[in-house]
Amino acid sequence: MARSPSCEKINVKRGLWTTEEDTKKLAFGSKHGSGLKRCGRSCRIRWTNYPRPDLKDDNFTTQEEDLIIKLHAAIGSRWSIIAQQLPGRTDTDVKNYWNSKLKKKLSQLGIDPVTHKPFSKLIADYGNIGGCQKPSTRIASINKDFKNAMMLKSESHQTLPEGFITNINDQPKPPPKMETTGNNFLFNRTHGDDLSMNLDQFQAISMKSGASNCIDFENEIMPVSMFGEDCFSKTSSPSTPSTCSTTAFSWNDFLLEDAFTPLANQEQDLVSQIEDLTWNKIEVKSLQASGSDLQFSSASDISFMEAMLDQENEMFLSFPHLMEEPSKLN
DNA sequence: AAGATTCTCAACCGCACCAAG
DNA sequence: TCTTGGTGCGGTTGAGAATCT
Repeated sequence: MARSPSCEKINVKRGLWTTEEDTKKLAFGSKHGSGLKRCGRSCRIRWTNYPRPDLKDDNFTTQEEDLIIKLHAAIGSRWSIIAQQLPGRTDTDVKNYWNSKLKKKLSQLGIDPVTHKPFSKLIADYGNIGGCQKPSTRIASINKDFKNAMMLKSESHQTLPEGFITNINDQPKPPPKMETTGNNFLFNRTHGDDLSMNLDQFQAISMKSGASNCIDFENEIMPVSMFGEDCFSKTSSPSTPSTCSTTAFSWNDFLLEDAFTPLANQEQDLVSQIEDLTWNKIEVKSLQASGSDLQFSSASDISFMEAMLDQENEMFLSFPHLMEEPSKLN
């Protein structure tokens, strides 16, 4: 795939734009970047963002914070889409604010900013996925954040939330009624307080973002279309669609009870590579299963064993030396 | 006061996608 | 169908400012 020419490494200036530079840019336009010691892309980005009198210059409000968190929980780090829901904010603004403030804020509350779940729940979940664990770095990271959160808790005497929190400015909330993970569309619902958007908005954003149009209902992933409008209204009490339990793909079906057994270092490295392949393949399968054009029936329709066999074949193609005797690996 | 650390902003990188030739 | 150039986007990184010790 063709790539745009990289920025000039020589004489490219970083740092804030000066009034003089902006004047030059405005005078010459993006076509005539010469005279400015700036990368071409830099000029373009600056050109598209300046002047923007509609852009806000003040701090993010608590309402904006809440919306960012909710949308991030729903569609992930699709900053441009999130920024569209926040008048006067650019995707860069939102991204920076998330990385510098909100991630820390959530971590301090004991919430994993990636999955929007409590660290304690994540650790418990990882412990249950015996053969399908992500590389240990992720677990270590969660453990570390969890410990930090506990330290902060003991220092400040704060109460860690019991369940998923969508509004970090609110008091701790009861356990979740809806939540999802990974690339599926996340949607959380707590008693009497959920995303401040209706079904149309929810679906519009999900389709626009490319996220699969699914909801995880207490670990049961299902299409949004299965839910009625009352599931999305702000004031309604939590509702449990009667069809939920009959047509769901559940990760619980794939959870193992075996404890993970540590291996020697070299074996562990190999296992890590295999696990990476395994995990990636399972994620692909999950995405395929949660695609909006794919009919859901039951977990049995998605053969986990088939997926495992497929990936095993792929793994041996990628790592032919695994077919050799174990002694040769040393 | 000065050095170290943290925070904030936005430029940059790399990738994917698309349209035109 | 392939190549090329342009654009959009998310993640990373660096520079300067602010704060801390």
